[in-house]
Amino acid sequence: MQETRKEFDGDVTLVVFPYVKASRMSPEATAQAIGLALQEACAEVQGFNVVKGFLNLTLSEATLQSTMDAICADAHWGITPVDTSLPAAMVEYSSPNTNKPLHLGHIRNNLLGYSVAQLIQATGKPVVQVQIINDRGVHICKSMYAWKMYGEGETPESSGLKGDHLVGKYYVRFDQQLKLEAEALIQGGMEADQAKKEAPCMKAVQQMLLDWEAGDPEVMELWKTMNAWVYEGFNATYQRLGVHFDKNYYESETYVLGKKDIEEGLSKNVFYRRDDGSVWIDLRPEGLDEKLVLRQDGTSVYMTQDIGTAIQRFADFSMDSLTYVVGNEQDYHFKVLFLILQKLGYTWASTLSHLSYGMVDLPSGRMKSREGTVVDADDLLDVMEATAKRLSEELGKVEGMDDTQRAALYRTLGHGALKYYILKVDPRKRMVFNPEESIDFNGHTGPFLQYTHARICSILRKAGEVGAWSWEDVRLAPKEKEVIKVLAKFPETVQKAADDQNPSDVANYLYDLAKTYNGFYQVHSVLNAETPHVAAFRVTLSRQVAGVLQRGLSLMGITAPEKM
RNA sequence: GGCCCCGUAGUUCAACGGAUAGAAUAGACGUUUCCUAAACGUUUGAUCCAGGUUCGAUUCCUGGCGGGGCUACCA
Repeated sequence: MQETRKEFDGDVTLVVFPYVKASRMSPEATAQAIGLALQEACAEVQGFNVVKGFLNLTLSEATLQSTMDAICADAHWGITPVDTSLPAAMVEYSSPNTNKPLHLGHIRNNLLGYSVAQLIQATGKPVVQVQIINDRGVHICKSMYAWKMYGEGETPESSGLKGDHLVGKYYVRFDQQLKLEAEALIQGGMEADQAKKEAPCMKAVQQMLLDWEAGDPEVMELWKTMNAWVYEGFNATYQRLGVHFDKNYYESETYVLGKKDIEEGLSKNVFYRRDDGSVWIDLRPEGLDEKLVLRQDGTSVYMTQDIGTAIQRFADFSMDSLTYVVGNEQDYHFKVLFLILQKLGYTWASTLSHLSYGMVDLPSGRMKSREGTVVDADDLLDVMEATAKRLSEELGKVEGMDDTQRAALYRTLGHGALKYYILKVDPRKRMVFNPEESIDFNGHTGPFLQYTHARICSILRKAGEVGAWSWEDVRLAPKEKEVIKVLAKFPETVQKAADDQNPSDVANYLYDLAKTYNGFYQVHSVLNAETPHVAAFRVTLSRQVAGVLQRGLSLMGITAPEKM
């Protein structure tokens, strides 16, 4: 069964080719026979037509009426209230390093993670949103070192820079210094790779990392200060994006986890120890490679931590699934991680999933920090808001609004455009982002959906209290039937999107809904309908569309404005 | 080298193995004494190549070609 395509008559279509063998008749005859039988047996089926092997069924008006009744009877059509007695689903996303600000890649990650969390919640399951913050390691030491050497005590307050941007500035500063020092060594005849390791600034950073691990008070102090700046900056951006986390995990706390699990795995013969003391797992029988899980000096690698952290999380929360929203360059890592946890015997290992999303590329290719082509998250949001401002003013949409309302609208529209632009694409595919011309406010865009919502709100305001109506007063026009049919699909769309962890299903559905509604709006007047009863019905229908748009957009973290 | 993704109008995206491959944008043309024209309508334009499986392939399989990623006792 599938929807009948627009160019044919009917509501649902059955493809009869698969039954031709059994019926021993031609496709047409088979379709005829099934159609007749269905018309006899089902009250819902009013009529049918056959085109080649396709049986197009027409539903009775009563069927559409009861569908509409069901939609109206449910104030949250499509959204299941959360049942807190169920085990939760954990979604991990964002997970930034603390050495530089968030960029466009993080935005895709955040929007996907947040949206998937909302989708799962909309199916009635509690959700725990978490991030793991990579707050330790060489990267942050580089920023710390450069700040110490060249910062002259600069702070977010003294510089007016957002904390994460300030720390990022010194990360870049370090890179410049390293290049300089390495260059000097290369001039002296050293290999490039070697030179980078031997550069004095890099040596200093390595020492700093050791000092950090030893708990050196001065280093710890600097580390805490600079990370605090970064968190302040991150939180500002998160707030702008509308995302939030129920719990933060910090690598500085989790990096010790996992070692004991490795020991345990050794005793179970899941892992083996090489002569040099390092610990490995052999995944060649599974078609993968041998993978290191503990260095010969006993320190952990990423895999070690991830093993330990996963185990910790299932101990921390009552939950029955864990989704990692991480870019597809880590496909191999997660394949290995999940396999290891399975081999360690954790029954929940089968509930782990990796939402592996594609890179966001620029027209020129991948973003490269070396070439300064990284699109900064805060800058991008600024640009979106500015664009919304310019367009709104040009179109004269903000007259009668005060400054606060205007600012709120620009944020709503600018962010809506960006979020929709990113979420309408299948997460698994890589996408191209063109800073100059990508984000539009016309056509298949967030603002288009927001506009449709605002226009309905305007009708609802003017309609005020509407009178009663009943089906005896209303005959459904084709455009109205189409709207009802699209509304009816919302719950299954949400469910499928949640199951597939794919917000683009909802994005594309909402576009279909808005498009269909606008087609109705164009040819039928709501407020000036033929009779007051029909007007009341159309107001009701419009209100349902606005409700689904609002709820659907909120699943993507997009606000539906009442005026624009 | 090995492994994993991806190739659809000029561009950005759609299409449980099903009908004449949909949108948007860009281009051309039209719609406003009428609920918001950020809208609606008409129009030009595409499945990388070669085989195979199937009643039927953009979709599944094989081989090319092209792009990206992973392949560190890095994260």
